Amino acid sequence: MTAAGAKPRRDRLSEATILRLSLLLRCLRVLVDERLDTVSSLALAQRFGMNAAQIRKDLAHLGEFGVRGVGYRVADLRARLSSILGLDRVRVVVIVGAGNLGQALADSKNFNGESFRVGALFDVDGRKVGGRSRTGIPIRHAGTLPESVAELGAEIGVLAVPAEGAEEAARALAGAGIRGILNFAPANLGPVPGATVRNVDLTLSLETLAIHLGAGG
Amino acid sequence: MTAAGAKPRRDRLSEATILRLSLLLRCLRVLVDERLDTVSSLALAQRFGMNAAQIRKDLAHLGEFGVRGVGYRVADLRARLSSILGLDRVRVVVIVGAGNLGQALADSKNFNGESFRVGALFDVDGRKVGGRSRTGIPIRHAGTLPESVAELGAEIGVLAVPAEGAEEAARALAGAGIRGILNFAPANLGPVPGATVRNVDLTLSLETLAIHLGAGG
DNA sequence: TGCTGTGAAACCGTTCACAGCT
DNA sequence: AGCTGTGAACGGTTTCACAGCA
Repeated sequence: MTAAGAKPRRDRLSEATILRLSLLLRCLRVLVDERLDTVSSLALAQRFGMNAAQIRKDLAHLGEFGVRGVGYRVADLRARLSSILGLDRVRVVVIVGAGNLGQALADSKNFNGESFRVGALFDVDGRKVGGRSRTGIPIRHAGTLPESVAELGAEIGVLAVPAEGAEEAARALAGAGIRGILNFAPANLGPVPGATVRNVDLTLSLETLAIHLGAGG
Repeated sequence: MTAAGAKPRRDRLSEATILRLSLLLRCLRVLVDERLDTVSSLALAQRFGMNAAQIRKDLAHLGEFGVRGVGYRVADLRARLSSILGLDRVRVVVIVGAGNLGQALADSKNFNGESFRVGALFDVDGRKVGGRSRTGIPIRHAGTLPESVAELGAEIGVLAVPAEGAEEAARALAGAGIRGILNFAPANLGPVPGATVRNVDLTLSLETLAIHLGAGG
């Protein structure tokens, strides 16, 4: 099953394409909720502010999904896309850093939706360890990462620690078997062996936004 | 002074360039702290995992900053870049949504550093209004946005509300005079008249990260 | 007819390579 | 000699335009 039997490979997708496909999936969920049966690339584009040709090109990377002269079957496309992108099941997330941000993320709907569930928080502060977040996510000691990750079946790690501790925490996550890391610390962590790192740099986001506003008042 | 007298225009910068320049500024701050006097594009590139030619190209958009045969004067470049990018002063930020995430952001170092300061939180929940965050940021009623923004001199707004309320809150911010919005709600807000919107979509970040991991286990 | 899927064209950003200062 | 600033080459992504199928 792992061989080259199936046609479309999920690699080779550019970062931009992945982002748009993920966004497309969100739009499809809306349309499914509306009980819409079929939709054309043009209709999708107009409604959600996208580009019709680009939608078709993006989908073309993964196979053929549409019906010429008709469009796409909403429910079918949604299901197939979810499956191909690996978003049709729940992945367990662990969060390192049980500060305000870490706990807020742990309790947030964003991190506990259709595809994700927060399994535990981790910290080195003994006063926090053993406690729980507002919604009941347990806070464990960071030293227990290896066992906890295995026990929970966690696949994704979130870094919500100060910049100074980010590098070390990232390596701890990778060492515990985590292969995808979402980093909220404003630190340029070098490549982490064995893991993909995605940075969500709040300071940087604010700065680039400010730059757009211009130097004036 | 606002006319075309000066040479470099701060427009025309691509998103990618703005991001790298902002990152470069962060690196320069580190070097300033280290009392380093001059640095070459190559040295910068090697130390921080960038590309030397790209650093030069990025800077070229804004003018000439270096000394041939020598490199860049660290302190000078930092000061001039800060000034051109408009990051040499403190901007006041307001946060709409005083839930866990909003309060965590309000108290975070990321939002209260060299260039930014959180002026107030806003919510429609009467039980929260009148209170303060852990570090003392006051929570006001969302209805007071226009006066508050003017009073605080706020320039940037942060959306930390549920997806359903995002569109309305964005328009309220724009209506109150805010021209830059950082949106944390997982919603595709259409263009907001008068304001630039930058999305920090946590759900999307998680999903794209998961996609990278592959559909398998 | 209407819409998908797709080669070709246009566009943009990155990388290369070197001329020009110091 | 050394490093910046930059025109030119390169590669990738987006957009266009249409052939092909329901």
